[in-house]
Formats: sequence, structure tokens, C-alpha cells
Amino acid sequence: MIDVKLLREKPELFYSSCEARGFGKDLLDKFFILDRKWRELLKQVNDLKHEKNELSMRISRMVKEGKDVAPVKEDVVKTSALIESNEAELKIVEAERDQILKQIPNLIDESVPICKGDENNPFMKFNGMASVYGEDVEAFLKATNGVGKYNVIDYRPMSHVDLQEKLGLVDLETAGRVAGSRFYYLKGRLFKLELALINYGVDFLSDRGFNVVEPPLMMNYESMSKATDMETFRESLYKIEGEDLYLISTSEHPIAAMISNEILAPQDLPLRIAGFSPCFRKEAGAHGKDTKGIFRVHNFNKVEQFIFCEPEKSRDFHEELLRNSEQLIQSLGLSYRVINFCSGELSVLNSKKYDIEAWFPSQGRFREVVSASNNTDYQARSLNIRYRTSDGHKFVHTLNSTALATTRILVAIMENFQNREGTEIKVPEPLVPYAGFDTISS
RNA sequence: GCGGGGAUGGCCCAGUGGUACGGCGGCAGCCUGCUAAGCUGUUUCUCUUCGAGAGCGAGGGUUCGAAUCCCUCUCCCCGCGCCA
Repeated sequence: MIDVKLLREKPELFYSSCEARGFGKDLLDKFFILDRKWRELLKQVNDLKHEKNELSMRISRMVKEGKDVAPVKEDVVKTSALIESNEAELKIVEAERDQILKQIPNLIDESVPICKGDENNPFMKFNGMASVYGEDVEAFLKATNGVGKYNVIDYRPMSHVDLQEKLGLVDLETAGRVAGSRFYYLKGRLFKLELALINYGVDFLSDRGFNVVEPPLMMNYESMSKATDMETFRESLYKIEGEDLYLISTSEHPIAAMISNEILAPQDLPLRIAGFSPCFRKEAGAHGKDTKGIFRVHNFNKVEQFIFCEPEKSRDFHEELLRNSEQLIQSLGLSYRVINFCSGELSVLNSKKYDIEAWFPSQGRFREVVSASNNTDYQARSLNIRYRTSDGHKFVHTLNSTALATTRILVAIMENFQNREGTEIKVPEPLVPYAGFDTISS
């Protein structure tokens, strides 16, 4: 949720932020109408309650003095009736106003480019040495502003879909029968490689000051709605039938909610948490996209980074999260580019977001493997996560970033490190000690 | 699932129908060679010019008035049962 006081004080900030996101100004206009009415009603109700409290106290004194309180009681009853009707109206207006308020998006950071469309997300940097099939060179260079480094290869590597089929590493057909599309059985060494990735990611973050947790995989409506936004609710989340429970779509949400309604001591900050969990997503808006293989699936595993920090420092910590994620991707030998999200593509919670997109030579393009967001105080305000300062209690800033989303990284490994014949996959060096093998073959 | 106990401000804790006690911690000030101690004030949210309202796990109810009485629910602790 945004800061209502700031909205009242500096509405122009929100009008320009909403405009940059491509939201109309209707939402804000509606808010101000309702808020004005709400404040009027609140004043009325509070004044009436004051009156009632005074009368009650008078009764208290009169009882002690042994006087007849019946007439005063009648006054209180009348006042109470008035309060009841005014308060009912207040609650209606308040609910309407809050409904609007929840939809007002976070203020965007100054450094966010004003644009729209995923394809326009500006390129930030490239790292690595990509293997690029001849006819993809042009697209590769365009995607990296001409600065991407690459080796031209004279064959197109197999897609992970074909490769995993050929090497017997994934069983999609059985998963389709047992569960449905976008499910999978990971088998043998590919499964062990996933465990290696998880352990590697957890150790990596643990070494960098993150406390590691495995969160609950389900959340109730109240916590979930505060940790996320309606878009996620509508498009991503699975609900458990007959229970007030939703499967998490990322450990970001239960980690964020971990310290809801708490007031942290300043020395607790920054609080770095790394979580590991399966993630469940409906992918309702993705019909027809990545329908084969394990690139886009209904459940996958993910190591996630999360930071709670002081507001002034969140920009720096956003860079730290990106740096950690980059180092992980680099260490696996993958080449990638970083993009800065367009104002028009940010989620309601985001103030700023970077994506890391790895190069997939078989597809001839960069695909998202990491998403690093600064949600500033938006999530913290909804979840009521504050810290103590000499100037009162303030909301922390929250940030999150993918460390390793296992299925996507496995796809990247399969598509980047297969041999020319498509009979063997080389295991990235840092994973070898975790996996206990250095190649995967049939 | 059954029985018993519990939830009060950042933390601890008192409070059996008359408008939340005290301590610790935090912050500010005073005092003091320095530190510590001591003293004073302050400490949540909302609307505000003053000021007021709300707040005792959540939601209802009774009452002129509820932390207190009644109902429903949630979570935690102890015991029993079941169980990977």
C-alpha cells in the first residue's frame, strides 16, 4: 500500500507516477473524492463519540453521588443511535476508499525508464561469452546494444525439450497423464543436478550473510493479499479448496510476511533472508507460451533472496541483490544481459526492477532467469513492518531477487553446455562437488 | 481430534463493570571531569489549529459505560489420542 499522507500532501507525485505506468488518473481522482468524504464523516463520528464519552463519565460521577441518572441515559441512547448510523456510512465510504487505495501503484524510482512494452526494456549490461548460431548474430547484437561478446557456432544446439527426451532426463508424458500439462518428472542426474543447484545457491547466500529459511508453502488470504498484489492473485495463485489457503508462487511472499506487524530494532537491519521453496503458478496468462519442456511450469523450485532495510539504503541493496544474482549466473558459466524494467511493465508493488536474462543458443534469444525488485515501503506498509528510529517508527523497505530458479537454470545448462552431438551435458564446475559428477549422458 | 491453561503498548507484567498500574528497554533533556548511576519528560494508530477518537489476540453481543460479563473464531503452551 502507498503512503496515504504522502498522497494527500503531494498528489502530483502519484499523478505523474501513474501516468508513467500507463494508469489513468481516474483512480486517483476517485480516491480524493472518497477521502474528503471519509474525513468529514470521521470528524462527525469522533465528535459524537466524544459527546457520548462525556455523558458516560457524567453518569459515573452521578452514580457515586447517588443522583438519578435516567435522563442522562436517554441522551446517551440517542447519541449512540446517531453514532451507529453515521459510523455505518463511514465504514462504507472507508471500504470504497480502501479498495481504491489498494490499487494505487507504488511510486516509481527516478532511474526507471519511462516506456512501455517488454521489448523496450532498456539494456543495461552484458556479461560472458555467448555461443551464437550464425543466423542469430544480428538478433544477439541488437539485444546487447552491440556490446555482447560471442563465438559463432555453425550448428544450432538442441532445445532442452529434445535433449532431455533424448537423454531420458525428464518425463513430460507421464506427468501430463498424472497431473496435466506444464508438469514434469525430473529424473536421474538431472534431478541430482537440481539438488546440487539448490545446495549451491543456499550455501552461496549463507556465506554472504543471509539467514536461510524454508517457509510455509501455503498462506492465508490476509497475509497473501498484503504480501502481493491483485494481479498475482488473479493470474498466478492456486487456492486450496475449502480452506483459507493459497499455494505460494514464490518464497518472497511468506518471507515478507514473516515479520509482519513487528517493529524491528535499528541494529536488526539490514535483515537478509534467503528462502528455498517450491513455487506454484497457474500461468493463466501464458496460454501458448513455452508449452513444451520445463521452461514454464506449474511448479518449480527456487532459492530466493530477500532484504529488509532502512529506506535510505534500499537502492544500494537492490544493487547488492543484482550483484549476488549475477555472480551466481556468472559462476555457472552462463552469459546474460541485465535489463532495467520500463515504467509501464512494473508490477503495482515495484518501484524498480531488474531482470537477468540468460542466453539460450538453441532459441537464439535471451530469456528471463532472475528478477530483482525494489518494492520500497509498499509491501512493508501493507504488512506493517517497521523499525525504531529516533524520529518514531518507520516502515522498512523490502527487496527481493531470484537467486536460482532451478528449472530455468537447468534449461540454460542443457541448452548451453551440451556437446555438438547432443549426447552429453557438461556440469558447471561449481556444481560438480555438490552433484558428485561432471557430465550427464544417456 | 479431546481436555486444560494462555494472548494487555518494543519487551515483561498488574488489572472481576466506571474509562489501562508498574517495571525494563528506546528516545529527549537535566545533572555530572568522562562513563555509569540518578532525576524529569516521552514512548501505538487515526483525524486534526486547539483538541479528539480508537486501541487490551480477531469478530460479534449485553450495558449509559467492557481489558473485565456472554457468544464465535484464530494462534501459542501443557497433557492425551492419531501420525510421516
